[in-house]
This record gives sequence, C-alpha cells and structure tokens, in this order.
Amino acid sequence: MSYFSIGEVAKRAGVGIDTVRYYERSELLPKPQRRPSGYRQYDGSDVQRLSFIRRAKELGFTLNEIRELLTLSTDRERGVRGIKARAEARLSDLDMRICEMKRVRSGLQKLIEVCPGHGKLETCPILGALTRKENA
Amino acid sequence: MSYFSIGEVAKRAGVGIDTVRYYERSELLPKPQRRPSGYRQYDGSDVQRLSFIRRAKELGFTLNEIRELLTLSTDRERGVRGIKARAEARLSDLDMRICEMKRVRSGLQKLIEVCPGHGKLETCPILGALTRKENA
DNA sequence: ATTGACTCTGGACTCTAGTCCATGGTTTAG
DNA sequence: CTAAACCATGGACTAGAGTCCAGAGTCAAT
Repeated sequence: MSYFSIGEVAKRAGVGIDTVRYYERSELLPKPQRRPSGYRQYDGSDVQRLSFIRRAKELGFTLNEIRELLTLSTDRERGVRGIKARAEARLSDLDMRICEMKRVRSGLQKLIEVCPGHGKLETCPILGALTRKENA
Repeated sequence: MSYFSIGEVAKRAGVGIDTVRYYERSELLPKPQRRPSGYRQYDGSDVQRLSFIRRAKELGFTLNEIRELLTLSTDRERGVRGIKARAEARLSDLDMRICEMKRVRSGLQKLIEVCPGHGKLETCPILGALTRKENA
C-alpha cells in the first residue's frame, strides 16, 4: 500500500493543502499517521474521504451535514435509512428554493416584458414594482 | 402618515433590530429621520424595503446582489434603458441559478430513487456516489 | 415620579469555510 | 552537497451577515 504526503492527498482529492489541515482540525478527517519527521502520511482511504467531502459539498451539504453523513456511513444500524433521510431533506430544501426562485423569475420577467426600455423613469414598471408595493 | 420606531419596523419586516442598523451601515437602507431624542423614525416604505431584502435573501441573493437590485431605482443616469438592462441581467442570473439547482436536484433525486432505505451500507447508492470516483 | 421597556453608540464577538504568513525543519533532484 | 520544493506550527486574517454588549439616554404607563 502506498502513502501520500499532504500535498499529494490534496491534489488527488482536488482540494487545497490548507483545507486538508482545516478538515483535520474540524474532525472531518481523522488525524493521520506521522512520519518520524512529523510529516503527515495519508493513504487511499483519506483520498476517498476527502473526495466524498468535496462531492457532498458540491451537492450543497454544509460541513456539519457532511460530518453527519460520514458518521451515518459507519452506522450499521441506522446507516442507510439515515442517509436517505438526510438526502431527502436536502432535496425538499432544494425544491423549495427552486420553486421560490421561479416565482420571482416570472415576476421579474413580466415586468421586463411590459417595460418599454425608454421614456421617463416614472413610466418604468420595474422601478414601480421595486419602489412601491412589493409584488414578488 | 404614521411612523415607526426601529423596533416596530423590524418586527413588521420580520428582521432583527440589529439587522436594521446593520443594513443602514451597509447602505441598503437609507438613513432614517431622527426624532429630537435621536431615535430613528421609519415609515411604510422602510418596511417595504426591509421586506424586500428579507425575501430576496431567502432566495439566496447576497446583500451585494440585493443592493444591485435596489439601485435599479436610483439609476438616473442611464434611465429606463439601464434599468431594463439590469433587470435582464438579474433575470439571466436567476436562470443560471435555477438551472444549476435543478441539476443538483436531479442528481440527488436519482440517488434517492434507487436507494432502498435499508439494508447494508454497501448497498446504499447515495453513499456509493459520494464515495466512488466518477459519478456525477 | 418611578418603573420597565425601548433606543442610542461604538466596538467586540460569532460563525463558516477556509486562506495566508513567518519561521524553521525535511526531502529530493541534480 | 546544495538548492528547490515541500512540510510543520501557531496564529492572524478574510468575507459575509449579522449578533451582543455596556453604559447611557428616552418613552409610556401606572
């Protein structure tokens, strides 16, 4: 089995060196072995774990949520169910946001549609909507 | 016309008192009138502006972006054309965000769909996707 | 008039997720 | 052997968006 330096593990996982040390401090990554010189020594599982964190972050999980996911991933009993539940919570959160965004989008688009693009400021419907009543 | 104290305006808009003062410092909210005692005095338009900010924030806009939205209304320079242009820029920004969120959403949903919700950890596809390489 | 709730100010502090730095030790290629 | 490249540490710093505090002044109700 081969070992990696912090630089290598960071590169393989696609994160920064400082980030690796930060995750160690934050207990997202186990404290690695040290060489006699004090250098940190990582292996394939660390690369995996770091990649896991990176990908979960891309899905919008916060580091705290990821910590939970990682804990669940070793929980034989509640494991799969817990993970699915977290993912579902994340999904419905996403749904809410998408929905709200669409609502605002269509409001904005309607305003743009009726805006002539010239003339007096007083005639601009976008301005009107922002300064008068909030319709959103 | 009726006036509100900072506490009232905060309550009506659903934000904290400190937040109101913070927005004033950040130039998101105009400096209000003061009573002889120095107390800030707000009116309905402040409630509206604060509510607008709150809602925009819930949608994931940053305060800087909200500032941009709000300054649409003070763009005396470029007038209606400028306002329409900025609104259009915001619209395509929204579109991008919605699109990205949908992408993440569908990735997550696919995983949830095939996750049995029980059984061995090794069979959890959510975990699998997060753990294994190449899986977007 | 007194009490309790409210507000003022400036500044310090929180949290998240890192990022950067100085100073010094280690490894490795040439 | 030496120089470049790497790694160690502790601590400071960032940005965004607030939140809290002390000490002092003000307002409204009893």
